[in-house]
Amino acid sequence: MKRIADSTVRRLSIYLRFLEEFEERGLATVSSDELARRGGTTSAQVRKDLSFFGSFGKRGLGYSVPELTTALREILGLGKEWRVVIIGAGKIGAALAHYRGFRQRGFVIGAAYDVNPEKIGRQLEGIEIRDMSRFEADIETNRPDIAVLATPTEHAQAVLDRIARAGVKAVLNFAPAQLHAPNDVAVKTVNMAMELEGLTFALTNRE
Amino acid sequence: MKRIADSTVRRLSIYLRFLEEFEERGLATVSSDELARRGGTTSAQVRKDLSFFGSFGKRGLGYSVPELTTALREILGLGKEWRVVIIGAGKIGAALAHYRGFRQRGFVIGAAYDVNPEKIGRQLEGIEIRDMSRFEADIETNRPDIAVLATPTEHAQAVLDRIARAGVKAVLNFAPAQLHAPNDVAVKTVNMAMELEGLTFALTNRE
DNA sequence: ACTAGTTTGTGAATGAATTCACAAGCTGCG
DNA sequence: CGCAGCTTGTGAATTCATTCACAAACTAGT
Repeated sequence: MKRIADSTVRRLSIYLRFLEEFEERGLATVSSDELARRGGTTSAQVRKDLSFFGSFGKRGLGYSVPELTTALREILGLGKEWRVVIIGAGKIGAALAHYRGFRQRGFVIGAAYDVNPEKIGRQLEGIEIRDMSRFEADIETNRPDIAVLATPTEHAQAVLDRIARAGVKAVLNFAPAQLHAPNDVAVKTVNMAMELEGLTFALTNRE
Repeated sequence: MKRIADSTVRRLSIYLRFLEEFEERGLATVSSDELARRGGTTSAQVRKDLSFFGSFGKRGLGYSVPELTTALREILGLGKEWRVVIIGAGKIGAALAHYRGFRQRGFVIGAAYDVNPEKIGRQLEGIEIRDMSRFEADIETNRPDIAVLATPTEHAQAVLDRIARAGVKAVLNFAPAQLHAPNDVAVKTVNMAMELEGLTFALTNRE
């Protein structure tokens, strides 16, 4: 398959959100123009994005909302349940355990891990906090698809190495660090500091 | 000034983080190659990024760590204190109030706002939670530079409109929604759901 | 002072993403 | 059926971002 740009995938994600909204409201069809208006892009962009994966619309009519919703879910890999583990039961880890959007989209949090004996054994929103030393052994039996990395920044790379060695192929990283992983491990970083600096840059360098 | 790509600004942010680390370790100079290796990019990219803003290095030697650190701080607008307000004192708002990286980078959280009477009047890590109805009046006196939008998704656009009308020019949005704002208001969105879907896409469509 | 060894800064070349523009296909109506 | 009115799908054109490649500038060693 031809390589798909990151920006395209992000937009598909946006389109899907609108489609779900439309579906709830019972709308039957939607045009690329409508999706573009909502998503802050252009209709040509919407059509091009979709064209990488096939041909989903009807000329003169637009896209069937339920059909396109299903297609996008399929493309984005949301058709199945994904097993997630959270590593680091601090503030961020806790906030994530609470986050309802996870479940809604088919993500099932199996366990959380920490090294702090105070925390081990407790629960985080019904999720058991386990000793990080058991991580590798646990994985043997309950192979997670995605690891959420929510440890302090200084340990992030070491933990990522451990995650990768254990065979987990996707990591969502919340540490504000540039991490390096093998090619077959997908890493996405959510970095608030970086976004904030994007804002201060914009505020400082307007015209 | 020539328009600077978003991707460039993000990388500057990354370089700055490494420079701060180098500075702490007392290193005097650094080469574009070293920065590139750490930042997961190429030395040409580093030099090109910096070249948009001037000429900071010495041929044959590299960049003076303290000088480049200062220059990047200046470029990213981190030379001053920024006044921040948090809107929405839920899980995310609370996590943000706790976040130490804020203060470290010169961001001062002045207040948090909520509409829930249970929460109004309480404190969030030393920050007062105020009634959202006072938002506009407060702004008159204590003009914030940045508003952090941490309300439920369904109210995000309405609150953003209110923020923009009140004259705040930068918003960090945590609601998983595509928001629309006037051109002179910079909006950055931190959207975990989107990153997660980037991962499931990668897991689903490898090769 | 010269040479060997580095590393920057930047036009030019390449590559990637977006936008344009229009033929092709669908619907509904007279 | 045939025409008017839409809207898709997609090559081609354009714009934007990254990489190449090399002259210029610096250091250190002799």
